[in-house]
Amino acid sequence: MQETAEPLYKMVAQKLRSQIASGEFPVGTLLPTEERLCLEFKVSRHTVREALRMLRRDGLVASKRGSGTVVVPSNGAATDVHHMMTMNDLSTFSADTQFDIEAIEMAVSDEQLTKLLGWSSESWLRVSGRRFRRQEVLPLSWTEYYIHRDYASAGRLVSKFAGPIFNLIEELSGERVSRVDQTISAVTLAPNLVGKLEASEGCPALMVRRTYRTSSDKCLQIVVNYHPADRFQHAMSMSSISAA
Amino acid sequence: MQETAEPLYKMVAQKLRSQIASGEFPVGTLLPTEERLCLEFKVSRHTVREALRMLRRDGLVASKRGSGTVVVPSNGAATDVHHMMTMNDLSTFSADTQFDIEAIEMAVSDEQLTKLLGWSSESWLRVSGRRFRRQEVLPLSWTEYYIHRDYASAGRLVSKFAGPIFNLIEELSGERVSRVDQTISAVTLAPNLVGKLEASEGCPALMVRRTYRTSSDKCLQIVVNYHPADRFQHAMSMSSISAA
DNA sequence: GTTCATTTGTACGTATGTATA
DNA sequence: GTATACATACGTACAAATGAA
Repeated sequence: MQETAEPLYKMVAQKLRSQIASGEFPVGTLLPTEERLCLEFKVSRHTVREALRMLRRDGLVASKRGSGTVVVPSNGAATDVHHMMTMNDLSTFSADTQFDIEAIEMAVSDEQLTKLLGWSSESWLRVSGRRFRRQEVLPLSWTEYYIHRDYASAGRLVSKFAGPIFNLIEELSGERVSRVDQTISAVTLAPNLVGKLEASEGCPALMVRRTYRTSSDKCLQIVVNYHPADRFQHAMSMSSISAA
Repeated sequence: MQETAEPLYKMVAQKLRSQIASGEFPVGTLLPTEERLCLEFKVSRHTVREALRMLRRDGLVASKRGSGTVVVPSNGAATDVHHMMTMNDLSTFSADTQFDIEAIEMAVSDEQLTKLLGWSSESWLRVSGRRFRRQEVLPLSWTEYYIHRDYASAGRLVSKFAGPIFNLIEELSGERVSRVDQTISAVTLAPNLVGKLEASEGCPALMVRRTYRTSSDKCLQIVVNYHPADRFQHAMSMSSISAA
């Protein structure tokens, strides 16, 4: 059950990501060839290609046979792409990031809160803080968890738990989350978050709100994320599954 | 310029696809193991895995270390998870709204366009305009369709067609869209759009970009939407209908 | 226009790690 | 604990597209 090291190809991908972000590989230029990367990272070509595959999926680079792999201009310079298709992806996302708690408190249900949560309820345990992608300096988001009072005990364990909090709640309560509803909207980053996120004033941001419900429609948890625009982008795929 | 034979792994993927469709591998059952598939198709494991990777990306199967590769339900109940959104949802969106064309023109692939589309390609037919929710005054979005030159004829018919344009392209070309990739990011509304959308200056906006691909990965169309923050929000649900 | 070196794509083989049953 | 099955990772070779000589 121990934390094993990340796979090699992910480490290579992460290194390349940061090199691209830092401008070491400027937009429009070619990455080193695969063979060159093999030498630099001392890994096989298979591993390099697996890493490049990730970068391609995230829209950071584009490869072309015969010519090379070019660093693609990302719209809005979003360096982090959140691929979301299934609830499992929520877990992998949590696993890839780190949550630094800034406050844990009971939130009384005032007007503003009701408006935010779209949910008129007694009281919630609010766990708020910043989420970081591993080894990156700038926070990915300001995140507020609102945990239903019946499961507030889970909130106290958050810091000791890797993975999504709703899994923790499931384990403690025995209830299962059967539906997650998500809304995404654009907002101007609130002034009090500008500093915490090291963003610029008036910066646009993605607000992602998710509610977690049991099959009996009880709302266990609501999560609100504020992502500065240049650091995050939400991606998903839809397929029409006809084999014909 | 002749059509060369498709790569082995794509042929394997196609074969598996049709076997799944025909019910030879019913939903919920396990596919043969990778080793078994190697023997049956007489290819290396590398090739089998590449094929399975395609099927996974298309949402046809899900693999799990130690247990196997299961055929996932295309639509309804899932043993684990399922897609929260189907491509039909895109249609209902189009049906509920109205598109006022402002310009139709060929767009040469300059730097800015490449940046926007993340896709370096010859030339696209751009159909741009405003989208309104029925009987509402303020536009819902500024929308730009980029239609691959091979299907540019569809663009001329846009005004006469109700429903999503990719359906029109499908009808005219006979090709089927099998995958739609969507990214959502926050931006500041571009100055030249402020007026068109009757929005306020510096207004945050949701940028929603979708690419439409055939099963052979050809990109038919790219759509970019700019939604002023206060007029649009993206919503979706995920449900896990797992027994136990 | 042709040739040629470069670079990614495809495909093979093999071995070991790790989660699952 | 053992066997199974996918994940990761090493190696090699050739094909196909590109771009420059």
